[in-house]
Amino acid sequence: MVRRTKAEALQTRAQILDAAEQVFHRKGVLSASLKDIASEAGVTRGAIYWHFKNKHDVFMAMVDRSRLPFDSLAERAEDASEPDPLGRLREFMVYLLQQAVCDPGQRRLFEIMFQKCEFSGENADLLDRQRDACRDSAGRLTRTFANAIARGQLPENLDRVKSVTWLHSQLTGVIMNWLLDPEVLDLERAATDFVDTCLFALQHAPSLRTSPGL
Amino acid sequence: MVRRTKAEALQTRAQILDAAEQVFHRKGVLSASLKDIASEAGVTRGAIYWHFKNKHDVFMAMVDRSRLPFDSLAERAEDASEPDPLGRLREFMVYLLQQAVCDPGQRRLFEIMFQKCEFSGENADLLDRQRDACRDSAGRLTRTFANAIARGQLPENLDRVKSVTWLHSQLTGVIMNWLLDPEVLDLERAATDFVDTCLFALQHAPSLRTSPGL
DNA sequence: GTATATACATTCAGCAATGTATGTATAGGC
DNA sequence: GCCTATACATACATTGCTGAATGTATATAC
Repeated sequence: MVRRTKAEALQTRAQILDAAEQVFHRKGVLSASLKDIASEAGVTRGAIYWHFKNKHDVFMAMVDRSRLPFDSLAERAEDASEPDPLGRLREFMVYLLQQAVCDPGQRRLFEIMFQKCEFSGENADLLDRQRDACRDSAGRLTRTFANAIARGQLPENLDRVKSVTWLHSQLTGVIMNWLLDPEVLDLERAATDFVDTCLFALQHAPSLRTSPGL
Repeated sequence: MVRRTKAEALQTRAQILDAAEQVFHRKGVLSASLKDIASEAGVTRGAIYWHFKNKHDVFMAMVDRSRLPFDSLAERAEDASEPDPLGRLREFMVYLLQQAVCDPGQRRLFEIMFQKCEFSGENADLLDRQRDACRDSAGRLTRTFANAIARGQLPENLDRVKSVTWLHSQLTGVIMNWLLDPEVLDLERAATDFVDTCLFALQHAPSLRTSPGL
């Protein structure tokens, strides 16, 4: 009920973020009140206002906390010395999809961002950050593609912008669609087939080449 | 300021829905207040409460109003007597994507549903309806696929569930991704290539077949 | 050992939105 | 020409949340 040590304070902060994740997921970001989060975390609103500026600040902290373990895998794929960039890319995409299914925290995060969040008002800047993150990963994909082309794993005249956008859309689409209706398909099993279908199209579809006349 | 004729009342109702669409798009569904909508429509909250039960009722009416003109195109594609079901499907998909780009009202609708709406509390049933609509179109796609297979436009051993899900995911993913960052790609031009890439994969990718060993 | 900053809990004022109740003038049936 | 339901506008009471102010007990620096 009173002054805690620094370690305990950090734990309180983490508790608040955990509680926020639960409440945001249950009631939606805007519908959730700080009172909800406080009681879920077993503290009072005072504690939240001590650690954070307001609800938006809590939300941002929650989003920032989830810096995904994807980075390492993605980085290996875009390493120019990697002999099998397409293989790494495949690994990464399959891992991402399966993580969305198997890791409840990851899935909750996706559901919050896709279904429980209004990108307006204060949250509008979150859309900008999403866009930035999207461009980041698009950049990574572009570099990975360049390596794959250099190693003969993808055709020379692949239209980079079109292909990257297409692949990226596919990933987000699959996740979003599965979140909407998880019952119709066992995504964990289908993940590899989905990814392979995409890679197949990248390798062979004429509609993703530049100057399709060639 | 006073009693209107029935026709005028209907127009008032339409004005309210138009205003709601604008305000929802600008501020988000939950952040928008009935006061906002009323002043945008040039009426008072009293008028809104006359025509609708509450904000959720307004939102639902707005969603229902947008029964898309897609149906006719989609229906032709699933007609068993259609000699070129894949062609009709292609037409439909391209039309859908280009409509998202060119028709501002359609685009606004997509942006509201994808970015400006929290599916929680009262809106939770909207998620169910989305899921139903999703299964509807999946059913349509399945029938269209069956016709295409019967006409030799798609391989016999195509895995229906997997393919339908994959194609559907692709569509929503492309729209969602483009809405997030419209600048990176001219979707109106790229639409046909995207669709053709999908159809190519359906026709040739081994990872979408059943018993891939065959 | 004391002082002060820390880590919260508690209390309070204020607003903004909602829903309802009431007012009111006309359209349309008779 | 009257009456009543209609199509709103206006006024009001209630509610729930926020943010800040204040209270308080301890960890920790010195």
